[in-house]
Amino acid sequence: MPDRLDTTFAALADPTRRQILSMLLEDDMAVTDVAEPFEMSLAAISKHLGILTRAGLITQEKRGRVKWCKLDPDAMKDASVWMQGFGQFDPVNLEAFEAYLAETGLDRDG
Amino acid sequence: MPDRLDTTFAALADPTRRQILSMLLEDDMAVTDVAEPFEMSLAAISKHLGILTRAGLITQEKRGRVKWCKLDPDAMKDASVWMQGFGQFDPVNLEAFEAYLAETGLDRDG
DNA sequence: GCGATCGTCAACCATCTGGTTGAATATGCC
DNA sequence: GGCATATTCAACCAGATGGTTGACGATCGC
Repeated sequence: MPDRLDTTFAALADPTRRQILSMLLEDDMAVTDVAEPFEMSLAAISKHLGILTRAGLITQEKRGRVKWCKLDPDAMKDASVWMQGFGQFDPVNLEAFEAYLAETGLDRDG
Repeated sequence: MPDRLDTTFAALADPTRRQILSMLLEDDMAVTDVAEPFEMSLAAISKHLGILTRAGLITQEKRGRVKWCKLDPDAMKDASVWMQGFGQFDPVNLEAFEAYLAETGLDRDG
């Protein structure tokens, strides 16, 4: 029986799935719309979404004939917490991001 | 050719390898000592260490006939930075975060 | 030099993974 | 009802993964 971190990290190890997660950062999406930018079959995307769902990285909810996909941050948070045991990355990276914001003036505050 | 995040997350997806990383958190270790608590062959552990090395999660240095294994936080840091975009996406400016990813070269697949 | 120790290599095996295609199941629309 | 749309299922395939064993090359200690 794979451990939760096993399935989470395995799900994150595929570039297609990471790209899907990035797309879902912007908005919830229907399966067909998720598949649109990829040069692979809808069935393949459906499998990827199943893996992301089983990993707890997204949730899927069917409304009518459309199945909506939505980020579920819990599993990623668990994995992130595990990784933080290995270093001080968290504050370091946030500082880097903040510095980037300051440098580019793209900060949400204007 | 797999992306760096591919290999990092794939390496982290195995419980044996995560346990090895945890052990190395305490101290650098020789290959034989890494293998000791596991009920599998030395060759299998050697393969796992090779995967961790190729993923940039550890470094190995041979001194005499003993090969020392040591944590290398860089790859884990990259992965952690990538994940931060998901853990805290509420307060941050998404466009800015994506631009940040693009600028740091961590977005090749997501 | 010689035997023991450290670690890898090569070949092999079963299972998992990521993709394909074609058929099947739901649902929405006229 | 009947057709189009949305999504999954089933069977299949090539290649990767995680393990085994046995042989091998280095290095240490006596």
